[in-house]
Amino acid sequence: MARRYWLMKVEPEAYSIDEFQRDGNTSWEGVRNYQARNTLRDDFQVGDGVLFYASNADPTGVAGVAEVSRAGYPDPSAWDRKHHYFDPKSDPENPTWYTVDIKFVEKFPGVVSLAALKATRGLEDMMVTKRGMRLSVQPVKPEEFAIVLKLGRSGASEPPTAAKAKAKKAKGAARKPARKRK
DNA sequence: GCCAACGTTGGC
DNA sequence: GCCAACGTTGGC
Repeated sequence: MARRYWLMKVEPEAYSIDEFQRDGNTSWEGVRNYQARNTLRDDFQVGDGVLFYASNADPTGVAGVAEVSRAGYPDPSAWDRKHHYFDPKSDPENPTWYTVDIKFVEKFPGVVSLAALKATRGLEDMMVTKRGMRLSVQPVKPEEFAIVLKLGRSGASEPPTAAKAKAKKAKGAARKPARKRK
């Protein structure tokens, strides 16, 4: 199977690219959506490329690149009573939820913003650019991955503005993370 | 099996 | 913070 490509969303408040860079490798726990679960369980293969997408961010967009380091396996957080994503309905004999591990590859010099994705030729069909698209794990075409990679590395992207970052911080704490609560 | 109510996502 | 677009739940 040829290498495939994915986009994974996370709110920076829940898990930022900087934390990811420090960790080097992380378990992508907490996905509780069936469609995303199917993708994690059935389609992710070691070595697949991942666009690390920051949602509800400043700016929102692709912050860097990761690589799948472990294919789908049952998400242990579903059975951890104390965990934010504990799911009493998930049977250990027949796991409901799956996770994967990904390793850090690179952080772009600036975020490739959603606006930039929407404005770039060749990315018109990317799921993330569609209105109302909430799926947190999305397939990406190889050519789309290549374009985003080029954009990200070129630095033709947007650094956060201090003012917006400040405003974001003020209200940020109340928001529920998309995954990974400390 | 329908569908209204409810909860969540996520751009703006 | 707003609110539209989704997904899930549960009464019937």
